Amino acid sequence: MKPKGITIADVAQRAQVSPASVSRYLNGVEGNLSAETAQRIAQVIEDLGYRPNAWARSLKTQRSGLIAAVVADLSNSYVPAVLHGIENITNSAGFSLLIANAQNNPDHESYLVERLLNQRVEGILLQPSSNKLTPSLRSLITNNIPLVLIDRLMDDVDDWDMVGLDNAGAMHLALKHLESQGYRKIVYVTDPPDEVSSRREREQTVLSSYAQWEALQIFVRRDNDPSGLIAIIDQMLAHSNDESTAVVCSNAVTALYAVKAIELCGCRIPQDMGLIMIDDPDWAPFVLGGITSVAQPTFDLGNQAAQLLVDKIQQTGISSPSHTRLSGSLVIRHSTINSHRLKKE
Amino acid sequence: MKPKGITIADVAQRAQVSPASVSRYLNGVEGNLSAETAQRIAQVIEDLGYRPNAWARSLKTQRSGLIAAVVADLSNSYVPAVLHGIENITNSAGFSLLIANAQNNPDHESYLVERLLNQRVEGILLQPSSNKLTPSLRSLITNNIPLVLIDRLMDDVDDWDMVGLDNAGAMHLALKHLESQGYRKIVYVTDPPDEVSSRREREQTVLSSYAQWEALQIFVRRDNDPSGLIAIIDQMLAHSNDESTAVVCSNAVTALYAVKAIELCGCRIPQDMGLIMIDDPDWAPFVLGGITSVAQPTFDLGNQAAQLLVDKIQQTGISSPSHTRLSGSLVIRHSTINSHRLKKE
DNA sequence: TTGTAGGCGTTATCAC
DNA sequence: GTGATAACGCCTACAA
Repeated sequence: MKPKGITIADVAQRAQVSPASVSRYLNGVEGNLSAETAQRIAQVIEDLGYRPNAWARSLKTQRSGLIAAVVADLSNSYVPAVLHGIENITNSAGFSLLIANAQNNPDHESYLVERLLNQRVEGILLQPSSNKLTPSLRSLITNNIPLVLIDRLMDDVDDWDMVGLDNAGAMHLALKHLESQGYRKIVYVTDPPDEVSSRREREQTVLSSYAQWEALQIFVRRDNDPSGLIAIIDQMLAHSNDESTAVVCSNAVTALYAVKAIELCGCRIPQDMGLIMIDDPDWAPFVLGGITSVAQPTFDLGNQAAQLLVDKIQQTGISSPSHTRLSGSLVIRHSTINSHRLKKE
Repeated sequence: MKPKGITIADVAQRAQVSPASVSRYLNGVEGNLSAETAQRIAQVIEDLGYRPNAWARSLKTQRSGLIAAVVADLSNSYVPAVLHGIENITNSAGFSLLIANAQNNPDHESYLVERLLNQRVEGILLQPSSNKLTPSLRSLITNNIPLVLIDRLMDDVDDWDMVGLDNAGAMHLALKHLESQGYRKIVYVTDPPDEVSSRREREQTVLSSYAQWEALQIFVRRDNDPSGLIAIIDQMLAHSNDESTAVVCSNAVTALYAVKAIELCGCRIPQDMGLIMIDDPDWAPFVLGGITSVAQPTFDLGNQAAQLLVDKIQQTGISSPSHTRLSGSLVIRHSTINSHRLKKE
């Protein structure tokens, strides 16, 4: 019943050669095959629809040709954008890329890593779902399989390579822009920062700019109910009617949440308040007349991370761990036009 | 130098048992292992950090435990949403899901399928990048590996399973809504429909409603330059100042394109024109005051497709091919409030 | 240039 | 209950 996979032996027999020759043909070994036999083998392979069994091959060669990307949340548009940059490199380096989605769940991440290790992937690109070192991740070290972190660092591990945004720089860009636009009061909206290093870095930068503002509020979004943020916005605006308040969002997801709150409290952008976010999703130009943002170099991020990993896989020597930080770029739109400042001037 | 992977033999030796027993332990074979030896084996596995080699195992068992999802474009938010539904099923069925992104490129899709076949995936979920049957896809048939199409059908193949949106129904939902709102002229914006069945189906439905409108224009977006669409909108509006025109977008991507054009020609939504789209991305409530849409049951789509594939893999018998069509649901927002109609009443 | 044979790590069929 | 042992499909010295 079962077609019983066609093997190299079948090809050999049909082509009147030895399995070794077929193997040589498949692997394109240099000057070891007469053009005529090569031709005959090619023909038989075509006829039989033979395809090499990657398992058997890997078993022998100890190489899988597999690289895995484990991401925290595939539905955050930042992630596919980075993956795009990754695919470019891995493909041209001859690897297959396995994409695995941890769905922001460290347990599921562990499960995925576990399976990927069993698949003997040759390297892993990891956007960790949390900064805690799980046993599975620890076994990445003991098995010393090449690894590059994306976007986020881990606690208690400082010798892992990482490629990510220069969060402090990006946030400074945003804050400086706000200040130059005449904003004096800030509401910072973030996802829970405790377990994600990039969130902490962004929050830290906001906090350290404390002295520069007349008021600074941090709002941590724990669900999708906008009432908490609405209260804060109302309160900020109640104390000042001078258009000097701006909302800063840690990423595109929190920004959409903030927009909901802003609309619900009848607040107009930019007349009543400014708005800026990290990340530049495709909808940024079209919400609230255009939201000013700090765009991440997503393609480059993916590129560099993947390139680093491929290098680590291919070079035998041990390189010192590197943390690469790429710069964001400010995209000024309608949401941070402060007419109050213009009037003052 | 190389740590030389730990094998089942290493474990056996250290635990003073035979490799066979270790294997039995790993596979949880029923009543064939004394509690004591099991305990000892478990300990050694823990100590050595042994992990089974999936290649060797697959080679022997002829099972990889791998399912692949080949998607056309990971950056279209519809896709991660469907994948989410897929992951649920594949995980609980004990398979690992490989996600591969064809980037809308049939050649790249072929390349990916080719590699996946070599990896001996047990089944494939395919959102085809085009409706043409490439040689690689053809070999899916000859190797008769289970396959389920997602979202799109292929030309010249009618015996493949498929799970997708009821495109005609969804479009009818949209058109009926527009009509009930008093719109009488339609501009339909679509990506090139020739090579993608779902686009054709949607366009076809629009075309077949021809008699129902005072005017009907089809605009095919071939790049991101909005000038072509702007011209059409201007022309439509010039001929009628009665707020009876609506723009219908084939999906979220064309919708964002249309929004750009609409803004550039200074057209107000919904005062000057209505707007509706298929797909309901997370930004839909916040663009132009909220865009009315027909939401796809993305999670269910993924779920059912994956379930169908898993069934096909696990059941030996041959089932007749099924085409499952799920219904969209209308989400009414601000962009289709026709004040003209209200005035008339 | 081509063929032979052994082994990669695992499972499964036998015996014991 | 447990232990040898023969495959699984391929690659690669080593021979010829």
